[in-house]
Amino acid sequence: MASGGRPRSGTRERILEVALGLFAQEGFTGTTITAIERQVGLAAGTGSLHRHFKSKEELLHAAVDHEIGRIMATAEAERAALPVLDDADAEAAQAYQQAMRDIARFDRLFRLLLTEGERLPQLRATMARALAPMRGGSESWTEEPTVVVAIAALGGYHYLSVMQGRPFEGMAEGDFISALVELTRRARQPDL
Amino acid sequence: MASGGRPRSGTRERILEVALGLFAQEGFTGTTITAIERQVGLAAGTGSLHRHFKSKEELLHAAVDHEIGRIMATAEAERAALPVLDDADAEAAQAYQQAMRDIARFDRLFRLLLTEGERLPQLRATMARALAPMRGGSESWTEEPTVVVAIAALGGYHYLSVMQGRPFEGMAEGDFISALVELTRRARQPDL
DNA sequence: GTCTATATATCGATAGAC
DNA sequence: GTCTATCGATATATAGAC
Repeated sequence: MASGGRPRSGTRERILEVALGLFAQEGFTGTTITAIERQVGLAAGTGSLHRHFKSKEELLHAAVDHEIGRIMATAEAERAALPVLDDADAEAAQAYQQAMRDIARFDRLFRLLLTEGERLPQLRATMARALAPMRGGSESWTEEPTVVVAIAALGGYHYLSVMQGRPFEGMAEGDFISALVELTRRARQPDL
Repeated sequence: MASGGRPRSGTRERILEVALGLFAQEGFTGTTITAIERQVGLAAGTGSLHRHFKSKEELLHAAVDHEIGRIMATAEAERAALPVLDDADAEAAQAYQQAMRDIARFDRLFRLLLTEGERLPQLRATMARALAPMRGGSESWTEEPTVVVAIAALGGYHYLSVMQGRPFEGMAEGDFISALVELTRRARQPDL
């Protein structure tokens, strides 16, 4: 599905990467094709970009698809490389760290979703599907409400840190995860 | 500071309210003055709005200031009206609900911050100051890491719900708060 | 305080030379 | 595959009539 015989240049992928960054930061309307061309290295103000994408709208969807593919690939690879730990707390801390990385990876898409949600109706569902592996195997929250709360805490730490422009309440990520491990210990070991 | 003798009409305030809603939803650049005029009830496409604000940029800052004032006022009033409960769990649930309302109230400003952060350098600090009362009286997270985790969880529930377009993981807000109360019970009662 | 008309700038997109 | 030139649409903002 990737290369069906299109001439090589790399420009197309650079456009996709630059465009998503600008779309997430400045919004769709706030991003000018001129700015994308300039940052990619093409002559600014000319229609050079239109040789690769028919319209700005088509570029948006292509950039989103590209980002989703990039996220899924790296997340999957990272997850496969995780060691198996025998200590329960260490295992939980590792899982929380991995979930935090997953959430951070969705940052640009989440920003896009906030302002361009109507323009990207499928993005919501796709993101939910991609985030599913973060949960264990439970199908409903009623099985493990603690897992839901823990993921929410990690997401909140991330977004509130963005909001404050520094680690949330000055609490380093490692300290936050440690506190979360501590707080969920009993719920993770229902027998104690 | 409010009215220094400006002629009454109410139009100015309606503009501020409409503008902030559009800025948060469509972004600053994505919002046209024409759209604001139309939604306010002025003739669209004319410069009628410029009788109230010199420029779009000035309108943005005025709308943000107006929203902050509105949030602080309602939050303060709500907080003062809270009953004093003797049950510890009920007290915690009430505090969590109030914090959730505060977070939701900041939704529009948070969205603006994500896309227009550079344009609004003071907004970050102002929001942090306004959110301070959410915490109890503790000055550093080291005193009560559980409080920080709880607030993060509430924030995460809110933003992840926005992201999924429905209650996060299908878990109703009441159920989420109950789970959080349950999870933080021991930490809130260090003596047990 | 609102509307008409308009100035000025910029954006998205197309056609064609190289 | 990139650049030049340009069209058409739209945006912010101003000046003046009512």
